[in-house]
Amino acid sequence: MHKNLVIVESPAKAKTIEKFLGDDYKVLSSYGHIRDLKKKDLGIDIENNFEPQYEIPSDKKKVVSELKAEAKKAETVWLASDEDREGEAISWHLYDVLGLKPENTKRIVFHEITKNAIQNAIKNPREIDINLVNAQQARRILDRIVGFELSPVLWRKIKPSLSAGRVQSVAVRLIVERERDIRAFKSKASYRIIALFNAKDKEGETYEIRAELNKRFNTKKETLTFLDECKISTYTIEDITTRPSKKHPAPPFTTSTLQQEAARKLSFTVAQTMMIAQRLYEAGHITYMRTDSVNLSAYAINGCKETITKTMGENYVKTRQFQTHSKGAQEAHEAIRPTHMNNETISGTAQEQRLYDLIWKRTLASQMAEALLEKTTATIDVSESKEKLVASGEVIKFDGFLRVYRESYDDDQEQEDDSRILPPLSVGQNLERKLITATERFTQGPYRFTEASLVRKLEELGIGRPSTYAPTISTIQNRKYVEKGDIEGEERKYNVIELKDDKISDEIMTEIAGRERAKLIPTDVGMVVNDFLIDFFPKIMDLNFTATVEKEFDDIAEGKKEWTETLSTFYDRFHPSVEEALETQTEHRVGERILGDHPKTGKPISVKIGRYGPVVQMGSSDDEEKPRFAQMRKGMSMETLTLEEAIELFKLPRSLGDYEDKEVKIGVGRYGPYVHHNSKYASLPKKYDPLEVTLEEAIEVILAKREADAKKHIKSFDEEPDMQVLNGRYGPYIAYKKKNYRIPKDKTPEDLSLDDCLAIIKDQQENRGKGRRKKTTTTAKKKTTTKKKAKDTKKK
DNA sequence: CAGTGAGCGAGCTTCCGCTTGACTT
Repeated sequence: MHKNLVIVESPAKAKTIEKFLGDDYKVLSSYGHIRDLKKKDLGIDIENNFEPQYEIPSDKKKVVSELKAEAKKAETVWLASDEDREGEAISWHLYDVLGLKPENTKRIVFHEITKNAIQNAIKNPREIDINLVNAQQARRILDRIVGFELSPVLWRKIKPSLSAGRVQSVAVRLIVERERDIRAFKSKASYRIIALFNAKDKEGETYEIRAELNKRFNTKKETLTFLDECKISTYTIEDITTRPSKKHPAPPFTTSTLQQEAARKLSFTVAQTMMIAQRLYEAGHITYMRTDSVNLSAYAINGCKETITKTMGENYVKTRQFQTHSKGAQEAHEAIRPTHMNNETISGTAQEQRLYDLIWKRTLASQMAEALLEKTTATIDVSESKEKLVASGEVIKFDGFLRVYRESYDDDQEQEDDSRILPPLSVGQNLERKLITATERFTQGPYRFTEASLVRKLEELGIGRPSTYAPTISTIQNRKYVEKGDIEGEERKYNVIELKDDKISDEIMTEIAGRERAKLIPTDVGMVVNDFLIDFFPKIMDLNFTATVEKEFDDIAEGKKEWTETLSTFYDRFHPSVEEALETQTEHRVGERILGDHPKTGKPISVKIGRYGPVVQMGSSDDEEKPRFAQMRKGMSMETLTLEEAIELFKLPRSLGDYEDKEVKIGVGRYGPYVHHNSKYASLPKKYDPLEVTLEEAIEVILAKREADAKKHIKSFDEEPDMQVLNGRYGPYIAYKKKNYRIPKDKTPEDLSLDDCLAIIKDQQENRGKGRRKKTTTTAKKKTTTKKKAKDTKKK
């Protein structure tokens, strides 16, 4: 029998550790927390000094009973959860729930999963740090109070099922405020001057040189004056300066930086990155993927050193330990790195391989020498102007870590000029003017957040933890506070003026400005909820709220403060604001905007958040005539909706008159404009304007739909009315009990018997799960690999 | 993927951080 039971948090970790410890030790996993506040109700007895009411969640009952049984059999139980606030609490809950005894329970911690580290930990056990546990309890209870008191206020005041919390509400705030900054941004135009010259070197070889004016002109007049001067100028190299510079490698990955780089380099969502990383971790390829530390173990650094020396030579090695700067970091784990650096590649899916490759290269690069660069700047005199042109170039003298890894930035296009190489030039050399272009450019407003850049911001503010970044982003999207989408951008005209030979040409060009992909955009509900929360709960919504309470939790952990005391102080200030928010009666609903009166009927028109989201209302509920409601169209927003737009919305649905004694109506629904007749709907083709379409045209649409419906029906069976063979947009299919099944290619739909259909259905039901999943991953693979190739070549 | 376009009611919704599967798309 095992003398010792070791409990860790993760089963993958348990497996590895068991190998190091030998037969006397059994290692099991708690799968994270085993106990939490009651699921229903508040789960805290506030009257009784914030006494938490814990329970074991149903999905943890099995783990707990197994752990209990094994603990009973063991002589010594080793609690080896992570050395941070949550880990300490897990140990404490285990101690309590499993009914452990102080004399045969030991608390141990280790930061790296190596035989040495673990044997060392076993030699140096300690006791559970109750202060740290209390800090966790305070954190947990505060979050529950905030979430479970704020959310019901939103249900009452705005809309059911909404939620608010310390982390998610601030995340939404960041997105809402960014959106408003963008809407308020006014871009300024200026002229950017680029000049192309021919220069000859000593051998008489001709090179092209690209130079830029060291300032921009704010007006067209100034620009034209300059170009006129250029026309009659000679160009001489006035000065050349060369200055060396260094580039340093980025630290190894944490959860947040991995999510950012995987988004930029591999186009993964944060959830995808975490899923793939989890698989790599479980397969033993990488260390733990939820970490805030940039620390590498001596083993890892040594592994890097060996690999670099072997493949590139010793001059590429420069080992270093990075410092973790991020706010609130707890550093229970190492950075995310390959378990063994000598595995340059691994087996697995294409996505797994690509993420591994990224981690391997980043880790290796972090222990490599700086890149040495030389930046050359040549100043060009323009004889008839006081302005100077500047040509700059950068040469890599020693590539160092750049040989392996280059970090990406969100605004890559800004860096275009850097890697240009200047030909050999000398002071006093004359240059031959080829082309000077003045392009009207516009200042760029702030960018919307991507999932990854939001994670970066949250981490910067110390809000959320590695294990919650991805779930938080899902939550705010599930609540419909935020949507991920593309911004189409707008056409913009800009002026291009060229000086070639002795002619100045002037041209107006168009471009698409402000196009953005996969960005987080706040919804109307998100904005209304955000404004409401800021109004009534400014402290909770303060970007520094988390950082402030974290300090309190630190004090508790250090034994400087009583945890219930901290909670009590917080609650005494927080709870009255909840009461106040509930009691405040407003004339209008939260977020409601009164747009004005309808010019003909005089009825008031307003927009507000209704039971099912934003809704436009005409007329008031205490009026004799019932108010009418309308949904906003795609692209409209509550904040910017005008009275005119709202009036348009009420022009539909409109009646066109009767056909076959039934009314024909035109409306706009979730899927666009439709014709409604005899309780049937038909989509209105794009060529018709719903406000202009005539009865005759609508009848055509109805008849076309009837014909399609007639063709749709291929076969049905008297003995089984649920079974139908139908013709759909994508060819014939079988419809059975609300589900659809495709017909194998070798079968003729018209000849199918009921038994044939049942057989097809049975076959597809069996294959469904596996078959489909496989199919989606393979297509995803193809897509991502081609993209990767494109990016890689670009980099070289 | 396979066809949509509504809303009475009664009762429910909700937090953050630890961890994985077991479920469908």
